[in-house]
Amino acid sequence: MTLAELPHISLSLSPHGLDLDATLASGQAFSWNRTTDGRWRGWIDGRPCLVWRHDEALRAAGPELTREAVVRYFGLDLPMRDIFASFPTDPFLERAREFAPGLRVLRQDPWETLCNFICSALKQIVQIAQINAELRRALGERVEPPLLHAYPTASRLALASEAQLRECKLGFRARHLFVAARQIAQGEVSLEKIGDMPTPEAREELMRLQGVGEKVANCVLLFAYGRLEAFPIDVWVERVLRQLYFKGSKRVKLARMADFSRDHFGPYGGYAQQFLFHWIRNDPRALAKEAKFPAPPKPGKRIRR
DNA sequence: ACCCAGGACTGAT
DNA sequence: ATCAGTCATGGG
Repeated sequence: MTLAELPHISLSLSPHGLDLDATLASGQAFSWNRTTDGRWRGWIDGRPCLVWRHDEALRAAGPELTREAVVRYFGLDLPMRDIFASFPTDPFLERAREFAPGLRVLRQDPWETLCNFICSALKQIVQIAQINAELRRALGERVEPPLLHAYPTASRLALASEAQLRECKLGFRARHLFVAARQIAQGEVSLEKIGDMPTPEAREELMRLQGVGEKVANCVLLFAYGRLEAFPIDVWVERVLRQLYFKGSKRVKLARMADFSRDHFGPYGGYAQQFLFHWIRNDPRALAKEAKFPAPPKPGKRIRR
């Protein structure tokens, strides 16, 4: 029995669509693989599944996979029209959206997302995916029938040795992941409770975990908890902000860029961030010197509160 | 050989 | 509060 032989779920997509290739390979999820026939093999809420586009619908197949889980994972319940309407007039963001209109922000499992981004420090996206696969293979529970490895639980990682984690190509991140797993396994931090907290408190709570700073916390808030206001600033987004939005200004602090991003991009800023991130990494013309943009937005003065 | 990667932590100011 | 040094590993 293969995933493709299971009965599939079919969901009609809004006119805004869904670009699986852009979405599943845009550095927010790390356990999806593109099959030779253009479908995607991966996991939704800890269950293996296969997803693909069929005309104007999204199809998904997997044991115990529900419509609700797929809708929630891909954010098909989100008011995309309102989200896009909330964006500022911004030639860079408009260009980024034109580059991949169907790019979407996912709502993934908090634990795996937390681990992925603890492992993301100074790693390229392909390497984060490699680490994810290594951890599954070495420590993950086998799932039948597709004969795959689930992502290891917190208690399983806490039970492993740090040396075992290092064998998964984690490098200096092995200690971070090991300690964080123990913190979760022992209930020092509850990923369930974080889901009920206001975003600022949730961020503080996540940052109590080893290996979780502001950036990783924002990634988990955005890509797992659906906090669309969370605005992760990694080296790529920092590059966009410096070269396009703070053009000409030298020595701009990270904190000021974070303040600007919150004020400029608004309550769904994290969504804007993902468009910018994907654009800047994949469109060679994005940061080209000859690229011309009309009326670039100005950062303006720092807003005090 | 050299630089970079979806950074966080530590210790010195 | 801010800032440089340091932390493994693989790809280009």
